[in-house]
Amino acid sequence: MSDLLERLRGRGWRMTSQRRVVAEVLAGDHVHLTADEVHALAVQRLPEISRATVYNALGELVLLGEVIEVSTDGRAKRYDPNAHHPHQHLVCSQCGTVRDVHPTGNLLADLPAEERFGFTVSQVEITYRGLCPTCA
Amino acid sequence: MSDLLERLRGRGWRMTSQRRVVAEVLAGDHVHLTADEVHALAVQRLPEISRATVYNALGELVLLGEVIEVSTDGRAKRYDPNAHHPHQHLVCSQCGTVRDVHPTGNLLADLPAEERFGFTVSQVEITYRGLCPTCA
DNA sequence: CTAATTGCAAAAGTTTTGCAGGACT
DNA sequence: AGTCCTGCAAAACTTTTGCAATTAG
Repeated sequence: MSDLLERLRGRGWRMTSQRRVVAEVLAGDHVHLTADEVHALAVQRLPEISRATVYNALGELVLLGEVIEVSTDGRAKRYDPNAHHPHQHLVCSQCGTVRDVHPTGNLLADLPAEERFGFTVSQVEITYRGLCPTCA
Repeated sequence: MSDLLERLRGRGWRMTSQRRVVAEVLAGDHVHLTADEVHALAVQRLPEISRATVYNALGELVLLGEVIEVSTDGRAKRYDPNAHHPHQHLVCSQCGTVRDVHPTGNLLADLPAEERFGFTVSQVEITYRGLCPTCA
């Protein structure tokens, strides 16, 4: 299993069967599910779970910094539980599939102060776009 | 004005009054409008233009590579006509505002072949996220 | 016990679609 | 003339919301 659940418990996240199922479904590597996919999987384990609850849980996990929201420019956002291992995304422009890729040594993408226009930069996101083997 | 219209004409893009208005509204630097904003501005010049037509035009401009689609993780996608000047985006996580920022000399974000998993990478996108001066 | 969470169902926001009529080249 | 484009209105999708009932701590 993943330590996602343990981390959440440790952080005092009020645990309910619904939330547990959402966290379980999400746990793992290379997981990039849409809210609807999370709901579909959750329903298999807990038939009465509602979409609204899934959205609530996902929103909180993002707020807590335990899950990353990935916009694939396609339709729905995807949720990535791999928040504690810095990585980038490789996104298929055709089907929206996402793959994690890892920092490759010399990765320089800092934004100098004079280019920040008063913004507080808290995150740098690098996305590689192209076609996956299946769509190419 | 911008040369966006000229480029489009040169590429044989069938020109109609609606398309012209969309291209005109979009032209300029630091423009990052949502489809709805484009429609609102277009209506001022051409009252009967429909949302569907705006979406059609925007979709084609993106296909043509003349406009870039920016997902702000917020609600609607934004459209950036500055496609011929390589740049990155600074996005406010709160209000969705987008600012263009420019390559800062040493920007290394290439993905080595062994990290491509069979994908054909055609674009590297760097987004800085944080809070804009107003939201901070 | 108390405050937080859930489910439902309806609404809101964004984008797409089908098709008849109209416009561009 | 022929093909492509437009407008309308409805539908499809994704996400949010309000509120009564339920549940965790």
